[in-house]
Amino acid sequence: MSDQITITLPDGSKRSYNKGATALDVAMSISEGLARNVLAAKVNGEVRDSFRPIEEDSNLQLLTWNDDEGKSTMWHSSAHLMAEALEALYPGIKLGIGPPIENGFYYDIDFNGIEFDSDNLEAIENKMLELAREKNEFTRKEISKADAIAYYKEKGDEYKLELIDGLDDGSITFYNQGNFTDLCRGPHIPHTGYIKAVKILNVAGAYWRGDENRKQLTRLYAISFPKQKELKEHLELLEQAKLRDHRKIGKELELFTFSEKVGKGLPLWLPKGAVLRERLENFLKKAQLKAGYDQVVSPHIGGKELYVTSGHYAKYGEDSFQPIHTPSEDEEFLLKPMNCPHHCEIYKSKPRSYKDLPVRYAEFGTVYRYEQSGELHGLTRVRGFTQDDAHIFCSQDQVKSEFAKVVDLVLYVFSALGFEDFTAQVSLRDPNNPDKYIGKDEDWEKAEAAIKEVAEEKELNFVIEYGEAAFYGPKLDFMVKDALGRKWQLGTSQVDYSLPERFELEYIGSDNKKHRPVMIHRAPFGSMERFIAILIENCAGDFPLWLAPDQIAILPISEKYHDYAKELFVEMQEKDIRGFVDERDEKIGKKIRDAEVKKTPFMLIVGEKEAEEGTVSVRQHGQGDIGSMKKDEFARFFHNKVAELIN
RNA sequence: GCCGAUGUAGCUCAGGGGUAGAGCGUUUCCUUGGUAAGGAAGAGGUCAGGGGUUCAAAUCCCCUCAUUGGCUCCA
Repeated sequence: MSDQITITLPDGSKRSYNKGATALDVAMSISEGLARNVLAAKVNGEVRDSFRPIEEDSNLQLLTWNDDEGKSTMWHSSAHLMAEALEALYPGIKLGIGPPIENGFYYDIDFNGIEFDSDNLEAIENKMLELAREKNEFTRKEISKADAIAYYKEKGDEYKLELIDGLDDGSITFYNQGNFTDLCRGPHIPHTGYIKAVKILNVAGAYWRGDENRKQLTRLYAISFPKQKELKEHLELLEQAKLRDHRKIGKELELFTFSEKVGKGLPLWLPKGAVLRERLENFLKKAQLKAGYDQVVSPHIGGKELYVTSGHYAKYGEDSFQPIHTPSEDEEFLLKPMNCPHHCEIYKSKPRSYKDLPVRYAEFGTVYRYEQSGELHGLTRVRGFTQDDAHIFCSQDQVKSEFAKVVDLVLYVFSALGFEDFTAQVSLRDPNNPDKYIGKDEDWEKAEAAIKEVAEEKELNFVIEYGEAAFYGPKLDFMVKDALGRKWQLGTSQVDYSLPERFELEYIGSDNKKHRPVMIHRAPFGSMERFIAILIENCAGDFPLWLAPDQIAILPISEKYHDYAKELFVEMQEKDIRGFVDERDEKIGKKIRDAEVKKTPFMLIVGEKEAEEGTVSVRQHGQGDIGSMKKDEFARFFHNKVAELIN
């Protein structure tokens, strides 16, 4: 056997090394600078320590801060460093898990009764940096299960013991750096000195192993960087993100509010917010009309039996707003948590023929769900919200084409609103747990295949999640992130075999026999509340022209031109251009500033010259003065701009 | 629901055991001004609510409510 191995680099070049060479050796042979930046290595597709010897011919990719795996290795090591610092500052704590995450890392700590001062996170950061400067090497050690158990028994850490319990003997490794040893699969960076900047971002409670029946540990979220400058940039980015927060902008632009008296999680739409909402609704209504939907309307409450039939009562009855009882008759009604049972009853209002299908019922239906108080969040998680709901009743053969049309509609909506950064999630059955689902296997197979095919044909950026399907059918959800990087589901489209069954929906087929239709639930926005929240964060309050609550601000130079301004306001209103006249006794500079701050798309400045010539001096938000136009000319210009945006 | 934090004027926030402050906004007056803040005066707060400690509580302690960072949940 040769004691040489061949290493193939990503560019295809091959190099020869002594057996047992490490990725760091390889990097060093290329350049010292590269070696300094290598955080981990991908050996034959597996991410490993860059300091682990390579024993055979391999494909090797050196991972640096520019690679996601490089970052996560750094953050994983940083979690160990934080644990070391915490053990030094708070002897006697017990450790849960400490993984890297999308932006940084966390460690779950049981402070075991030791008082933890969450106001002095800086002390932990400083301790981490102090330990980092020691450039302590990370070392990897394979350890027997018995020895691992003995180590943590001695240490008295039941969390690690529980983790070890789930591992196979022979697959257990410990990593050590400085005075800290942790049960860990790795990999890690070569030494702590790579960590140059750390910031503990927040402290939160987290149940051990995500189980709400088990002990709650203290989770410290943090992030680290190889350069101080990058930390600074990251923190600035977070600050910027906070400025986009829909709760902040919603207040500033007077879009919505909450009232303790009305109740938590129950948004109140202010006039400007209501205008925005109405424009979005009209936009979708128009698109749905074209796509063959019929609008229906259903009440805000429904008899309890309706939800017993739908199955929702059994599943959610206890965790919902409780039934409303009538005073004299013994009747019970539920605030509607969904629109579909009502729509099923509309479908049933007359016999259906296969020639009627697909039937598409749309409704901006307001629903009420009892969300846990700790879950409420601005407009993204509320207890009363309006779904842009629709239910398509079709034959099994029509599922795919209907699904494709729904996806087209969602994509149209997203593109009109400038949502580019979204992912699609195809949620299918858990193959290991087929009993969880109702409906015929062959129907599921067809529906799942249809959804996947549609996702592929529409070239969606999608992931498949097994086990995420609803019990009644597979679904396709559209996910977006808010300003702070939290993921939310917006649009959704779901195939349902359950409700047609439960409500005994039927149609007469061409064979003159009764058949059961398939239902597709779909909502391109998801909910108006959540969609608008994300829209606000996406555009930072600079709404597309057609949605802006105030599209124009008419700014008279002085009181003398108020008549002309008011006349102009009426003319614009007649041309479907909405805004207001700023009649305050302020100078033009002040009026412009205020309109700019409120992000009004166009400012029409009118003074002596304009009043005489029948013109307006136009200023565009963020652009400045764009010159003078005749009134009609501005209206045409305006409507052309709108047309560019929504078609 | 759970762990942590926060709650002072419409908004953003400072203050802090001896009975409340700024800026913006708002109102009135002066000013009639041409592309991002003209000037002056005034109004506005049971310091979230309740209880306790104290001669004295907005300030310290307890409870409740709301908001908030997470966790769990999400038809």
